[in-house]
Amino acid sequence: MTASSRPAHPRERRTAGDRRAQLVQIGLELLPTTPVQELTIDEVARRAGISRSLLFHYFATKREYYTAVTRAAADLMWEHLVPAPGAPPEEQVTGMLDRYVGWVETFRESHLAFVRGAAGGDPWVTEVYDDTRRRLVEVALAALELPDDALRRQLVLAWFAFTEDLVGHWVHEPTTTRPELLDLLRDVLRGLVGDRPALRQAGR
Amino acid sequence: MTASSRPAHPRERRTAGDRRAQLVQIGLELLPTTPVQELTIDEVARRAGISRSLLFHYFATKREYYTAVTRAAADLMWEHLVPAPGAPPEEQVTGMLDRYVGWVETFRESHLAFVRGAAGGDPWVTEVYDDTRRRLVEVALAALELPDDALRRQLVLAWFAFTEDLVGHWVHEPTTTRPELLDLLRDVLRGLVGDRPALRQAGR
DNA sequence: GTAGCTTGTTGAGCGTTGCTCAGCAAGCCG
DNA sequence: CGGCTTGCTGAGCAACGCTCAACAAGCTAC
Repeated sequence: MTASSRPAHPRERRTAGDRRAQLVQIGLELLPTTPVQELTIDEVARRAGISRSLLFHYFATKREYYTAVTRAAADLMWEHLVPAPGAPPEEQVTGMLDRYVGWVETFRESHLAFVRGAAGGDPWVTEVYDDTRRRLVEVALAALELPDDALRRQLVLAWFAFTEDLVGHWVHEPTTTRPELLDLLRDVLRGLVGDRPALRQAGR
Repeated sequence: MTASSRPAHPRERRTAGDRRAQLVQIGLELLPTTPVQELTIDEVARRAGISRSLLFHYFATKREYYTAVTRAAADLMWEHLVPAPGAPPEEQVTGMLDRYVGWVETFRESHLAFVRGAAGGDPWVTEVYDDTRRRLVEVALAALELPDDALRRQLVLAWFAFTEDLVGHWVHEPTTTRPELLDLLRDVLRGLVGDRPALRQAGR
């Protein structure tokens, strides 16, 4: 055991919780530049200053790791969007919409990358994001004081896909003012779940 | 060169065109069960009865291969959807919509897998599908006899995202009749690009 | 202090997969 | 027959996900 046999970087020992949090945090930082599933264990371990093996000690498989990262990203967005429970219903929806556009404006590519990655092949990642969307739709329907039957849920989910796509394009090429965009989104939602004849017919 | 040294399967020699087509075809057959990017060279080569090396002779990289497969899938859908040029404008749009829903009904999971894979991380795959969507929007705007300014293109693209999401859910849980679904989709499109105040304001 | 336990941590190594390269072999022309 | 093109292969490398046996840092018990 000579001095030269010791590792150059003295190993930093952390509690399990700290280490896990650090690894997830590194994943979050890498998200904007790399699709979740393409994160390499090597890269993450290198950034954390640990060996590959240790990462597998905390996350049994690579999938388990990047699912955790995805969940963390989804939770960040959720906490940013979800309205204060006390606010008036009208304001809850417009507030969520406003904050959503703000979120996309702030993160731009990284948000798009996140949504894309979430939509991509992997079912585990997809599920995490779908779950977040479902919860957002629930909140929206509750705020609108509408019953959430199957049809309305489908419509609001589809409206959310519409919103994601439109806002995603809008931040790169603003074809209208921000308030007009918000009005348009809200109007479309209103038209869909509010006073649409097809909906009343189908509410059998 | 004894007889035993010769390959068990006498190698089948094809023209470059044939071989390429065969490999793409195998990719198409695997698409429903596997996200494009997760196709393995081994698997494809095995099914084609050739060596891995040969696949790299036709497609320099794996990405080049699955991009070709994606392009082929997108072309199939495009050819199924694109309306006859002679048809009356109104019918062109409703026909496309009808055929789109039919397409999703027919392929269900495999179509969803395709869209998902296309939306997923890989920019090359994304681009192929985005390109198809853009062309569909162009055709739709032309059929509606509307100018295709930037705003309208964004709106129709977003409407297409709406449609994909709604139809995707609808085939799994039909919350309304097929004609009602078609009417709803067409009405939403009309409402978006036709007589919307926000649009007239923004048509500066 | 030291024996022993827990647990954070590592290095060596295995299997798969994307990719390279030198060269074989089948047809064709001179 | 020699030489050319070109479809095709096998050996092998590097990267990556993942396993496993073992080390070592800190704690408690005596």
